[in-house]
Amino acid sequence: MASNSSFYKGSLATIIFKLLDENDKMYGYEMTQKVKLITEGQLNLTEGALYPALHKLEADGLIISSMENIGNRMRKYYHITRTGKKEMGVRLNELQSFFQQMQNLLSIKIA
Amino acid sequence: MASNSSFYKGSLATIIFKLLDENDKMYGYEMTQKVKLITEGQLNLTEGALYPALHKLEADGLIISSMENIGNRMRKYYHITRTGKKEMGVRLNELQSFFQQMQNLLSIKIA
DNA sequence: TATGTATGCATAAGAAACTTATGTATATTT
DNA sequence: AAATATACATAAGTTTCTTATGCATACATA
Repeated sequence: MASNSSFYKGSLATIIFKLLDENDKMYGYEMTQKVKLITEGQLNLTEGALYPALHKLEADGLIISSMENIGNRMRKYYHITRTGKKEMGVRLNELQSFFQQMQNLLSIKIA
Repeated sequence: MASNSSFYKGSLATIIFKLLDENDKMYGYEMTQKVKLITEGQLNLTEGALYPALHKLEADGLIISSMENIGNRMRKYYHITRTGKKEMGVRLNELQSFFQQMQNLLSIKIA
């Protein structure tokens, strides 16, 4: 993630989980575009950050991939596993309480 | 910061700014205890993270220090500078919009 | 009384996550 | 034809954090 803000450690994985949980299957490049769209260009999920993260999550069994041939191009689709969904729940709770604590410390009002 | 959560990059500095803005003067160890208190032990501001951060902020002219002798012990009090207050404003805005974007991405409800 | 815990500073080695740069290749737009 | 978009990937370097360690005083407790 670039764009004046690096991610809170661990939140990149959480975002990947969430995207895959909502979309059933997605490929890397698609994720970068989706994040750009949702955040109106404010968060820039770089490929240099994303691909290694995807590889690690797959190595840990939290997501799996399958190749699909689109036209003459190759796409590597990712899917979240059952273990991944469990992990997502944990991560979301952690992030939520982290944000809550930051709000306590900084008196930031969100939403 | 330990305790199952590392900070979002830059938020440690922002917390320091906020503490110094609210308390006029504080020393390092006091900050670690204050954060522990406010977050009910959930965020652990480690000295290994704090002291280097304080030194960097002082080198950048965003905070200044003054030594005080308490009993037989030495305390290094920090104060926020005018430049530091300006920087704090910028950082708080950045964090706020970052949290907003994370909420959009993760559908987390805060507060 | 000595032993551990709390207070208070500091640095350093290593790990983790990210940025930036680069590389390859096809497809589409200008 | 050339530039941009799509789509993957890796690697060097930076930043930031964790964990470990060190020094020193104060206080509590066994």
